[in-house]
Amino acid sequence: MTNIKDVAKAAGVSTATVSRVLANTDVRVRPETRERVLKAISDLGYRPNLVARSLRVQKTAKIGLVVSDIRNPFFTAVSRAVEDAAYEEGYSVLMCNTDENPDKEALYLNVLHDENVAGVIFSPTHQFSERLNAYISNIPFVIIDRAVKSRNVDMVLLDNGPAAYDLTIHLIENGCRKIAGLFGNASTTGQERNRGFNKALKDNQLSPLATHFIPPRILQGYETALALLAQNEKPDAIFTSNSMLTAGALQAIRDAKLSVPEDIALVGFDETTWGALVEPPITVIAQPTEEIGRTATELLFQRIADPTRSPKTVILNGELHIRGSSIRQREQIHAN
Amino acid sequence: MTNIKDVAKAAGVSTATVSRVLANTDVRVRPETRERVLKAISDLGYRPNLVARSLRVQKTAKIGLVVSDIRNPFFTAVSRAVEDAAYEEGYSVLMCNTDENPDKEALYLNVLHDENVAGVIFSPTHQFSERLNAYISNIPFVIIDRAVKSRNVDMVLLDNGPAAYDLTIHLIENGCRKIAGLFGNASTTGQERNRGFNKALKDNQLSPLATHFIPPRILQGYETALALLAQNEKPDAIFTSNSMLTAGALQAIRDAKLSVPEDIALVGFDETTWGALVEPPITVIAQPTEEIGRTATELLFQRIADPTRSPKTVILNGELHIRGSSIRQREQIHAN
DNA sequence: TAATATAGTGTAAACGATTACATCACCATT
DNA sequence: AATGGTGATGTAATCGTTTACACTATATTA
Repeated sequence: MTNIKDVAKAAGVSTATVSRVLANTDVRVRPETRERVLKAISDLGYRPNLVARSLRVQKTAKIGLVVSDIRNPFFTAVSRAVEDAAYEEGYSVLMCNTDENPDKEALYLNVLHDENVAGVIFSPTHQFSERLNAYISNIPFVIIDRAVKSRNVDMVLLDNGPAAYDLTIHLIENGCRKIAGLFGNASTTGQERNRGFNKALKDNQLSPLATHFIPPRILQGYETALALLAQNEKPDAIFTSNSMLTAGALQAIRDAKLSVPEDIALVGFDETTWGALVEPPITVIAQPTEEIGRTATELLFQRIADPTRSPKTVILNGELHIRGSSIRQREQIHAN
Repeated sequence: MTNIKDVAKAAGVSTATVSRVLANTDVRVRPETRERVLKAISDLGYRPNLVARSLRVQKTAKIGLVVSDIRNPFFTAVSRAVEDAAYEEGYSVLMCNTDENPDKEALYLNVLHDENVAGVIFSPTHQFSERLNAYISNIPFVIIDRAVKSRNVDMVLLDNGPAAYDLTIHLIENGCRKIAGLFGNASTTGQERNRGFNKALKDNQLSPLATHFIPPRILQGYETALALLAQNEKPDAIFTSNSMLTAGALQAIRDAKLSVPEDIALVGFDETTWGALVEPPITVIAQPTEEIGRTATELLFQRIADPTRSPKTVILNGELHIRGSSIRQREQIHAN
């Protein structure tokens, strides 16, 4: 591969001059020298070696994106937004899936550190939240989706409590009284949404028919919902805290030959391709995934530029998208 | 940050010895020296700088993954498989979304080259297929999903023609005669699936009611399907070549107040979360995404290990998952 | 005219690892 | 006792950049 020395030789200048032309800053190079260098570069098809540059300047144009599973539609969408925002600034994105496993989280964070990434966008398990401080000092961080205890780090979060509250109130207003909740057990998000859920019920002199904290996977949602529906006292609504659980619950309702929303209402979090396509379409809290990803990336770049700037927490609002899965006719309400 | 010199000093040895301990190969170090070095490493919390190592050994433990859009469920699933397989070998994955844009493809390929990635897994647009040869010489490549002309590169593909053939035959066997096809216009995949589609029709003395090559996006699928359904001669089935188009078509059918499969059957490619959840569930060709990702990654590692080994093309089989969206009762068939 | 500023360029030292080669001590062989 | 082999370690070059500093030639100023 051709390197900067080859270019320097071809242009009859020193490597320093080539580098100065490359840098394209305000350092002055005589226009005619610059021309010669540029010609040599294009003649030789020279492209600077980014690894060498990174070593010298002690930073890379890469950021790490650490999430539990890219296949969760929420993270899919956020990833794409992060990649777009990073791309615009000339940064690349290293993708890391942790499967909610704290050891894998630690391992990836170490690798990213060793790779000298400029920063990390991270959605940690609640277990990891404790250990986080050890890492924050090393690398610029932005936490997304899941709050951590440390006040010492940038975060981009959803208004989980109020959103869950609104979603639950919506169910109550539609006549649901026996509401079961399915919450992810790996994140703080599940806990916060659970609190909003409980508060809404309490404010209406209700209490949850059942509350389950389970792994955020379709299968677990399915099995848990199926068990709920087999009980003597069946719920008249299921509230889910993420789209994997929603999908599982929906499948369970189908398999139990119940109909939505007549027999049972179903609501959840996160807009997905299928949420509007199923019959009836699902009422959800839509998260602004694009904005979350973009904001996180911008915050990260700000922190990279100024590591001492005081940390910010940006809280974005979920949007209640009311659809058929929760709209019960008056007769149905009275029938309860 | 502590570096190898600090460790050497702390252990009272040279950097060479530290490096030898780190390498952990068969190079012999006196056990008691090794102990001293390991102690120094752990005392100082030393972690080797991967950028420096990469520069010296002239290779990195990173691979690039270049796809059109990670939000396409097929690529989401493949990405995850690639990341898993890479992780097992200690490699990281750089994620690149090209939006079917050849310029963005070229740009990313250049960046990956400059980053000195060990290899690239790439799903190119058909436009790019021509330019590819310029890159193949530089970096180990594995092409996925979309065939390229060059016989000089590893590929992991689906048996698109036969799969589309089977899917079409299935429609015909279920009494469909006026079949319209929606195909992605960015990939060779769309073309190959179109050929299988046409052949199946021809073998049954039929011809397509309509054939559209359109951008692989939900909106385009929706609009095109809506137009089809507004025509005088309506199709009795829509065949789609990817899940974005399937979703769009389904929405269009819903909005046209037609019912599946009675008024119109719908089939497509790719298993998705929603495919089995909608009513009726959708008949699809399921691609073995996990196997595609894993095979591609393994092929890539083989090529990295031996750049001269002769290229392989692995063709995996799609699986026809028959569901309600294409099963018409006998009466319906006769009614046609 | 001498002193000084400035623009343009080159020299060489980093960055933090790996590794070819040299060195040294020790032991076995003749 | 001389020779050679071997095991353990150190020295220093190297990977391909960037950049502090030095240098030269020319322009500016007093």
